Amino acid sequence: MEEHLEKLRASGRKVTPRRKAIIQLFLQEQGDLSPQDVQEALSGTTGQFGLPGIYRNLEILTTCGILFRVVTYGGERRYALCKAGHGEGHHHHIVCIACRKVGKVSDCLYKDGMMVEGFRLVSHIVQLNGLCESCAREKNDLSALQELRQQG
Amino acid sequence: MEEHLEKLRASGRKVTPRRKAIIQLFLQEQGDLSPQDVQEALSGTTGQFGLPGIYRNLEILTTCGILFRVVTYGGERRYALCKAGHGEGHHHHIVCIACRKVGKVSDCLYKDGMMVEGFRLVSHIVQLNGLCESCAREKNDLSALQELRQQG
DNA sequence: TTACCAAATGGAAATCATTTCTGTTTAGAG
DNA sequence: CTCTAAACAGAAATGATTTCCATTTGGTAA
Ligand SMILES: [Mn+2]
Ligand SMILES: [Mn+2]
Ligand SMILES: [Zn+2]
Ligand SMILES: [Zn+2]
Repeated sequence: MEEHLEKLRASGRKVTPRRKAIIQLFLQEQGDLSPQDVQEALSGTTGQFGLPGIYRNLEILTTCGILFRVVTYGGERRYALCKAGHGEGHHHHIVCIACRKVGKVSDCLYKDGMMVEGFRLVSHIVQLNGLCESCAREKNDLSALQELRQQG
Repeated sequence: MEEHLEKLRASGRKVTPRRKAIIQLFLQEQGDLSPQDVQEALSGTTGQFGLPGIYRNLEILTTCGILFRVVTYGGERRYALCKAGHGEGHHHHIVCIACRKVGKVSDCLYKDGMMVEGFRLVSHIVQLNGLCESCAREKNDLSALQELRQQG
């Protein structure tokens, strides 16, 4: 937590109860959350919590590198914690489509500034979706079970 | 064009004047377009053209592999033509942030089904943004010019 | 400790992209 | 040519996100 607050201070932002509550929430959750998820999870905990403030803060925390915005084709807004263990280097993320757990992906072909197919790369988005170990195992167990049943 | 219409037929969709007009538009344009862009470009050309129909058709044409949806952090909706030359193989796209020209990116570390960081990959998004050759040159010329001016 | 002010806040309201609905038209098969 | 599912336009609903504004507050400096 302290480490994340430091990022806030480093970027000239105030440390407020709201922001601490949001970071705390993401530290508890293992996965990504929508602004609505955040509101529901926090309602009651620290009095009311307006959605506009949540949108604002999620974006600010992302700017500070505390959160990252998960990329989806539909553009649905979801954020997750860029964990302390992820370090400072360039990396991307993989999200489990079942339990929403987040993993760090270090391998990347791209570095902004390099040439790609005749273009000078300015920015790049890489977002992976998959099944984490435990969810993959669950899914396998389930399909094995169904197979057994079908055989009678 | 005929090649694109074939994709429509192959997926059991009807070939309508609207769809032809949309494909025609993307063939003329070199870049990506928002639903609004499409409506503006097509208004007048073929009578009225309702936005709901445009949303529907852009999505359908994407399903058929004629268009692809450009990925943005903000989730803004933009589509571009997956050119005939791009072939059938797995590929991604790079878009020029200045002129919106689209290039094909064949190199990709990922193949759905493979293991990545302990996750089984289910899907992946790769979207590059850059400057195409001509726009990069323009930008360089401009900055060179400004440099000269500053030196007096 | 206190005073101060830019930053942060909540809530109401506005915005605006997207979807839903409905009645009409049409592409394409038979 | 006839018929039907698919496609269509337009009006209206929806709902996520933003804007606005009056109030509060964190952090700095006296
Ligand atoms: Mn990270
Ligand atoms: Mn393509
Ligand atoms: Zn990268
Ligand atoms: Zn790929």
